[in-house]
Amino acid sequence: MAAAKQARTNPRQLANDVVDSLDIDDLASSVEVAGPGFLNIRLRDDVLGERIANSPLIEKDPTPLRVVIDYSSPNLAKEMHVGHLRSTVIGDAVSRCLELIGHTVIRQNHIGDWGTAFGRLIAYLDDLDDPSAMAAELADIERLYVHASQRFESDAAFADRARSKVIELQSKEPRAMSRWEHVMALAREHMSDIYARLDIALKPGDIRGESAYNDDLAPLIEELENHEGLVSESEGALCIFMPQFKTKAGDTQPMLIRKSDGGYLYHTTDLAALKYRTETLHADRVMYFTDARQILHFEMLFAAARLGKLVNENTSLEHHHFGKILGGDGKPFKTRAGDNILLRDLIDEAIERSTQTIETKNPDLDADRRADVIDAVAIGAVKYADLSKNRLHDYTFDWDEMLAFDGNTAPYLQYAYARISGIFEKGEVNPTDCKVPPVLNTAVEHQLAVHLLRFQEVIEQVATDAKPHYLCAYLYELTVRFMRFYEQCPILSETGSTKDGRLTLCARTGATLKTGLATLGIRVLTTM
RNA sequence: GCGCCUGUAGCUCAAUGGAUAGAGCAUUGGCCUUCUAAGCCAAGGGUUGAAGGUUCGAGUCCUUCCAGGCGUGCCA
Repeated sequence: MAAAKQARTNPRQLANDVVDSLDIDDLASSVEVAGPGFLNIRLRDDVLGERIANSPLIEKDPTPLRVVIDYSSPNLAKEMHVGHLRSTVIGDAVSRCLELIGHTVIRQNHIGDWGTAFGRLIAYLDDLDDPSAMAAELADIERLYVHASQRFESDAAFADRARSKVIELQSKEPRAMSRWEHVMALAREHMSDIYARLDIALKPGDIRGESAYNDDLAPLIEELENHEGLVSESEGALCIFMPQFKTKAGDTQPMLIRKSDGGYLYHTTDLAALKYRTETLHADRVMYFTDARQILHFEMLFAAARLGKLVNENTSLEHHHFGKILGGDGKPFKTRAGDNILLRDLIDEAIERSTQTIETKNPDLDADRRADVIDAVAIGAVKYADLSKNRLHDYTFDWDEMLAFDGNTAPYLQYAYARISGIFEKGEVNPTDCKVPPVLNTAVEHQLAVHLLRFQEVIEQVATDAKPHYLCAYLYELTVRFMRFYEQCPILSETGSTKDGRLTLCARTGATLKTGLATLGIRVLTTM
């Protein structure tokens, strides 16, 4: 119908012409025109069956790209909280998806490890004479942050010392740097622990924080100033004015790259990072996962980077933003006191709730498998709840919903996988040995087979649009179709090619579920 | 003020300009001597915030309005 629009002809007539000239008897058992001009092609069962048995799950992209993915990137002056969850989980899933189809993914954890907040932490530690008091503060970075912030608000002399610590850091004063290293080691340890618990693929080697670009900022400003008319001074600050960004009065809105006091801003650091990603990492595509409040920042960043020739013309610069996580009241998800919910507390609660559910639903579970099941269900539920929604919208965080075993949830998909595993265990069959094409003589088998073969296109769609919920919707629909098949079609009690073919369907479904969930960063279970 | 985003079933969410706007939860009613009932099947539930417009075709694109959120020069 899109073709008909281009050709300005009647879509139904064009569809009829296509059917008449089509010769695909070797693939399709019937082709017919429906509605305003749809082509309904029914694939031959023998063709479907052959592909289920023998085609690869995923074919790699013939033109692999170097993709830099900037995600998670927490500010480490304080502990990771629920505000970091979406970037971390969504960026991780998209990274795995791009790797799955053969792209070279370079993860960049652009952590906040520099700036005013660290001046406060260091000044606070300096004020503590007692080594044991200092050790106690360092054992809990969140507490250190809260204490330092409170002091900063209430004590003007302290605030001045905190500001001077920032200057000391910038000039690499050894004592301040040593304290900073100390705090960062602690913060990185905390971050790694959260990633491990959430099963996030980010590793220490992926960290390249704001501080990594410190020495690049002054030369970068010089480089930009060499572009005629790009950089100008206004009210003591260095700015880039771009006519497409207007203020209320119709003036051009500036992008500040150096403050009037000589300090740099996140615009500057991000420009330096883009230069690094182009020149050193040789990125074909740069993807950012941050919340929607930064839309304007990235529009300016990309426009300025192009004007300043910091990136290649054909480098794709993409800001993939997302909405907020809301509590049940429609307001941002916070504690009752109004504080950010820490990720370690969120994970603890997920484990607690998962434990309760598993104990009720399956009290007979083997003790040695129990902890593993509880963990996979808890973490899978939290991640899937986020990934299964269109990231552009806000979403409501609901424990009961995400941990339910029915509906579009991780536990439902994990349960399907456990059922499949049960078949192979009971039948004493190795799924990788299943090569007999299924016959597909029932409607549910045909529908399962058709859906199985769409995995590739869904993965490609996620890689293009950076929207993991397409994959979730696909896997959920796959599971629904499998469950129908499972209810209606006996497997192990059958014999011959019917049994073997149905085992092939189970094997392919299991492999698709396992790979699909792994792409989302979620584990499958052989027993639940 | 200006800019961006959002508004779909009682609730939580889908719908990539296409067919009768779909799922789950909740509600009601079925299905376990048979591979995990943590499951499956069925029923009811809609003026897609409002009004115009473009199109063979609009939840989707355009205009205006309503409601909410976010951003809008020295934080990130």
